[in-house]
Formats: sequence, structure tokens, C-alpha cells
Amino acid sequence: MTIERPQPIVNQVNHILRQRIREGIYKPGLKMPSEGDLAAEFGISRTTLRTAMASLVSDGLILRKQGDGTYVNQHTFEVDTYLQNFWSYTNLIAQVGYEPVVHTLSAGLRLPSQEEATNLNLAPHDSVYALERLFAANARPAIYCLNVLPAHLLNGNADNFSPEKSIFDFLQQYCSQEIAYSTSDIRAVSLPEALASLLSQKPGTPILKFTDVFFNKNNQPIGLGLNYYDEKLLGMRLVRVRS
Amino acid sequence: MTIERPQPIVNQVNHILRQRIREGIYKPGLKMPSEGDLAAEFGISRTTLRTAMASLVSDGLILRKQGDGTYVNQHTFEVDTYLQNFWSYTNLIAQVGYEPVVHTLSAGLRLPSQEEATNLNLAPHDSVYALERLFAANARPAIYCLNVLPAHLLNGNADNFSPEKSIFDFLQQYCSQEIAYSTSDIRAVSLPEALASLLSQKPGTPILKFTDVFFNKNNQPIGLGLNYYDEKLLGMRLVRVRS
DNA sequence: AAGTGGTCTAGACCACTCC
DNA sequence: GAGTGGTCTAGACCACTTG
Repeated sequence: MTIERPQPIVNQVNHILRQRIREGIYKPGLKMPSEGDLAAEFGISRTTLRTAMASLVSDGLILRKQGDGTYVNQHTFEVDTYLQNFWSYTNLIAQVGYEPVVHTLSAGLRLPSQEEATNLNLAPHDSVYALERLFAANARPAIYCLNVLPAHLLNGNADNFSPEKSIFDFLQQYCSQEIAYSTSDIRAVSLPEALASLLSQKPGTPILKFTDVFFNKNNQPIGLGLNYYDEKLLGMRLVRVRS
Repeated sequence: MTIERPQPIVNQVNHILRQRIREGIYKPGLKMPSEGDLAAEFGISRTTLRTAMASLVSDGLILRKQGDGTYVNQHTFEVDTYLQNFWSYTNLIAQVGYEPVVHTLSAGLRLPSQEEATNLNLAPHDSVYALERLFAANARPAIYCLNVLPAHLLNGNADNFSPEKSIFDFLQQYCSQEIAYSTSDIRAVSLPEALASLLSQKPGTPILKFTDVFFNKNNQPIGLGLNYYDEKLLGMRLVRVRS
């Protein structure tokens, strides 16, 4: 029984603008309506509208040209898979045009490794909930993902968690926790023996590995992620905007 | 003879706040002054101050807690090497605490490869300027970097370019071009034979490879980057803030 | 209850590009 | 000159946390 609060105007408008770009109402390479016109259309102030546009700018999705207008960026509009953005692997896979399938490899309580205990601020005897999944794109294995979180956060039985959902949804649904931010370490490693067959690759193949820590608003670690990406399928991409 | 324009208030305040955090005037984990107090101190409106703080928030450097205050994030304050931010490798290496040294391996005009010509919108007979550098941290080779840009952008002789500067500085100084944004493809690859000795690693070692394209405000490609990182030394890190 | 951040406005003036 | 985005203000009200 979650209370539905109306989203702030800024978020709603942000969403609408992204949708219009995605649907081609504003076409890549072309100018979109002026800030004044858009503010008038939505019945909001220009300040609010500009705030709503800010994240599109920092994503490189639109380009503002003073004295001229705002353009949809043809070099980035088709990619919604920026590293900065994605939180759900099934969405990620679907957006790139593949059919996502998830296999739950294992799920349950266990004791943490030393590294896990350290990163989650736990004592060695505090148990953790571990969720091990494999995400496939068009039946080809693409992402191996291990999530670990403190068992004491779990309220209720998580066994019937829909595996295609993200760890964000999991934490919200079963732990009443919101991820405020996360840190990721990015490495290139040799594919471990144990994962080679899972990902249908030879052991030793170079592969991208992300090690994540999730924090809540109070800056407490509430989860870990260990992810191996077959970037041949997905193409990790980063957009950096100079500000 | 470049005209110095005063920076916008927002940028100046942004700088000051980052500096205060870096210098420990605002201590990690603790509350910083309220928005009202800061706005009063700088003699600016709260709206402007919040804009100045926005990038610190999206970098995860500070955490806002409604009804409470704004805190410096102890989990990210020490790292200023977010993927989103860095543009200069010498700065990057210095910030991590190493002594940066740059070796220019080669520099000069040549014909582009087919891929380079495509990415830069050039005809095969249009020549390019290629700059090949090796960045070392405490005398240990850390980053191999190849930059390629259209020769027609070059005005003047670039032979005495200070190699420790970034490609951004190069484009500004010798091409009168500003990078508005860039895209990066992130891959894990086997270290090519030709680079193995340069980076003091065995050929075939997994290594992070970034392939960058730089664009100006008019959305024209003005440069390419090919970068191999020894992330054992540098530790690529990404901070994602949910918004 | 007091103080904090979150949202939003209406309007001003500037800098710039295009016609 | 007209129109666009860039910057900035002073103030309002709301939502929330802490004492």
C-alpha cells in the first residue's frame, strides 16, 4: 500500500521530453521548440523548464546553441545505454533491441566473504542474502551478475522475487531501502574458469568487470554488485559533457 | 591574445565549494553550512547557489538530506578521478598521488585509416595529425594514448606542444576548437603485441581500452582518442547518482 | 516550532546567432 | 532587429527532520 505522490513538474517534463525525442517528434539533428514556447505549452516557468532539460544536456542528448536554438543530438539519441543511466539490465538489453531472458542461478542466505563483510560494514557472523543471475540477450548469455546484501535488511520472504527486476527494485520491495547512489570500479580481467561456460566464452578471454557498492540516503552501504559484461553484445558507452 | 571574460557566478561558486571540500574546510561525513547561509555569504540568491551545488550532487560529492542539511560524502570525496570528469591524464595521475611523466612517442601528419576517416568525416586523401603519447605514474607506464585530428583544423606549427597537456588544450590552442562533449566506447581487450613492451606488460593481458570521439558545439567530430589504461595503477571509478 | 532542503514562479537583463 | 539561449534574482510555499 504505497502512497502515490504526484511527481514534481521537473521530472514529468523531463520524461515527456525524453519520450518525444525517442518517438521522433523532435528529430535528431533538428531544432526543437524554443524554451519560451515549451514553457508556454506546459504552462510552467522557463526556469523550471530549463531544469527539466538539464539532465538531457548533461547526457549529451540535446545540444543548446546560444542565439540559435536547441538541437537533438543525432550522435547519441539512439543510445539510451549510457553507463551513467542504466539500472535495469533487462531494460538495457531490450533497449539495444534484443530479447532479454533471465536465469536465476542461485538465491539465498550465506555468510559473507571478508571483502563483502568489510564493504557492507558487517561482522563476519552476520549473514547476507546473495542473488546470482545470468542475463541473456536473444538467448546469448550477456551479463553475469551477483548481488549481495545484508540479511538484516530483508523483511519477509524474497523467494518469489521477479528475477527480471533490478537490484534497485529488490531493495525497495523487500528491504524498504532506496539506492541514493552507487560507486563502480571498472576493470578488465581474464574471464574466470567458473564463469566461462556460463557466458559461452573461453576462460581467459578479456572481459569487463564492474564492482559496485550501493548506498542509501544515510550513506550506509546496502548492497554489492559483481558484474561481468560481454561487451561484444552490449557496447558499453559513456558520454562526457564539458561543463 | 584571448579575451578573459569573468566566469559566471555559478562556476566560481562551484569551484570554491569543491576547493573547500578538497581542503577539508568542509569535512567528509559532516554537515556543511545551510544553503541560506552560503547564499548570504556569497551574496547570491539561493537559486544560484543550488545551481552551483548541482554538479557536486550529481558527482556524489555531497549528499542533500531534506529537513536536515547537506553532507560531504566520505565515500567519494577523496577521489576526483571519476570517469565523468577527467580530461587531463597528467592531472588524473597527479590527483591519485603519483608523479606524472609524459613521453611523446610520435607526432605528425599522415593519412587516416579508413575507420579514422569515417569517424572524422574525412575523405581518404585528407591527412590527419596524429599524436601518440605514453603517460607514466611514478615512472611506471600507465596510459597509452593516441589522438588523431583532421589536419585542416591545424593552424600553425604544433611541434612545440607541451605534451603533458590534454587533447582539449591542444584543440583549443592550435585549432581554435572547443570540445563540447565526447563519446567513449569501453572495452576489455587483450593487450596488443605492439604495446606490451611500452606498458611493461605481457602481451595478451586483459586491459581497458577506451575509444573516444570528440565533438564541438556544432556537433562536428574534431578528434579521436584511443586509450589503453593500466587500471592496476589508476582504478577507474564511476559514481552513479539516482535522479 | 524552527530550520533545512525541494519546488516553482515571473521577470529581468545579457550574449549571441541569424536574417 | 528579432529571437534564442545564458544568467540571476527575490520571494513564495511545501516537505521533511530534528530539537
